[in-house]
Amino acid sequence: MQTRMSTDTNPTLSDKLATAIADGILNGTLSPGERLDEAGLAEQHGVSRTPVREALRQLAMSGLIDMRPRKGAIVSKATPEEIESLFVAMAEMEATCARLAAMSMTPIERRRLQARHESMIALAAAGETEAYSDANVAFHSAIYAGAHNAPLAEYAMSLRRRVGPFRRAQFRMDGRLLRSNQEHDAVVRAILSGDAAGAHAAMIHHVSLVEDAFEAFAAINAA
Amino acid sequence: MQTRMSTDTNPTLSDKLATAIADGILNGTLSPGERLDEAGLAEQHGVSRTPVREALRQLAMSGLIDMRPRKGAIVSKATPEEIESLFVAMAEMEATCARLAAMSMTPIERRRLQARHESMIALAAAGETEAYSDANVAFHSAIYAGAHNAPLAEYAMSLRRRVGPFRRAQFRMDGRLLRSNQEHDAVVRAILSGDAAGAHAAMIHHVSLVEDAFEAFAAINAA
DNA sequence: CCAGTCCAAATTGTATGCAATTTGCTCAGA
DNA sequence: TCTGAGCAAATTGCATACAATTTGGACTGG
Repeated sequence: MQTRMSTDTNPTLSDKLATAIADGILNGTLSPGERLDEAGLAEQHGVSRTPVREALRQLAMSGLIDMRPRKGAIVSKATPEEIESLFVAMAEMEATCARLAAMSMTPIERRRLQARHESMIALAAAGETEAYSDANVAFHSAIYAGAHNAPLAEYAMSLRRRVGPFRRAQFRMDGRLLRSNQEHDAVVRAILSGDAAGAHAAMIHHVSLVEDAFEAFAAINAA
Repeated sequence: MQTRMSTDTNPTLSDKLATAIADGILNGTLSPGERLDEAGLAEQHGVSRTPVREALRQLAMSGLIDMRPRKGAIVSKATPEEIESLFVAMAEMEATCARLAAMSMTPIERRRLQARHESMIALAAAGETEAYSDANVAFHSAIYAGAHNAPLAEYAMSLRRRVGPFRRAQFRMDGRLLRSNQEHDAVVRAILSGDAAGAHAAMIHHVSLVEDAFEAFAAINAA
């Protein structure tokens, strides 16, 4: 999310609603294609329609929902081609951040990245899927931050959120945890050694495999 | 702009206001730091505050304006560091699109890109600054489109818009037109020959020079 | 003259009401 | 049974009204 929006501790109702609705979409309470009724959401949250409308407009710009004039809003439902595009875009953004991170991470950031990575090795070995998943988000966020470029980092994160609804449970694929961790290893090594091109390549490889995993998962579910 | 928003021919008042205000920012009528008074804008456009507020929220998400809860909205005013970040981000996005374009442009798209480029050579030679500037936008847009990835293309375009207010008149720098054209030549050659890495490098080089030109320009104006 | 407090005007945030469009249902007619 | 016209209910878009917060300045005390 472009955080030129209110980040303070004085959020407006619209802002709180926007994050609440976004949460609902991300955790699956609201699924792709589902209709977002203004009056319903308003009553559900105990507010009037006005802040709901503003929140919806905000979410529409982030791509999480679709609004068509006079036809209402729905949770974004993408065609397989659009989902593919989102994954490709995310891979490119992650790779770009990794490349920049390899060039401009501070020594402290590099050490912290390595520490994170090593703690994830243990989680993967123990098969702690949920903890690994959380740590994974933090790992990637650390790389975004290491790029030292707010616009790119924000966009990378917004893409990650946006593909979220389409890749639930991906980590439950057999052996995905360990392979993910091996791929991280290549990324971390490249970043730590300042190998920009290598970091880019390793990250593209990693995220592309995640995409493959998603497609396999989608295929299973469709069957 | 993430065009999950209404693109139809049935735009809502809020949408029309959003583009109107955005135009004002892009063409300099509204300058960075300027306050955006809701009541004022409403009266000025002959509407109530409600659609104005929705438009502002939309623009805030695009990064063109800043909103702080209960403090109103202003045209985004960036520090030199933030402007630098925007230029770097734009360079990375353009380069990424160029790389993807080198890999996936169709023969027709390649021919059209070359045609565009050649017509720009004439404009540069004739010193037609304004026509060149328009053609330049079209040239870069063609490359975004050639990447065949809607999210990346949209983000690249939104970044281009976002830096717009900070780089007015850049092309009037001495000799900028001809050099820009030479850099385009390298980009086009790499794309046409399918040289992904080369296209990336050439585009980064090109856009970075634009940034340098901007900084030189800003330095002159500050003096 | 300056700092600080307090109040009024201005401005933003939210609620409510009404107009306009869409949606879905009923019901005639083939 | 199917199709389509037409009306009623539901839903969105916009305007207006009201509440809450911020802003600017007058005034007091030092």
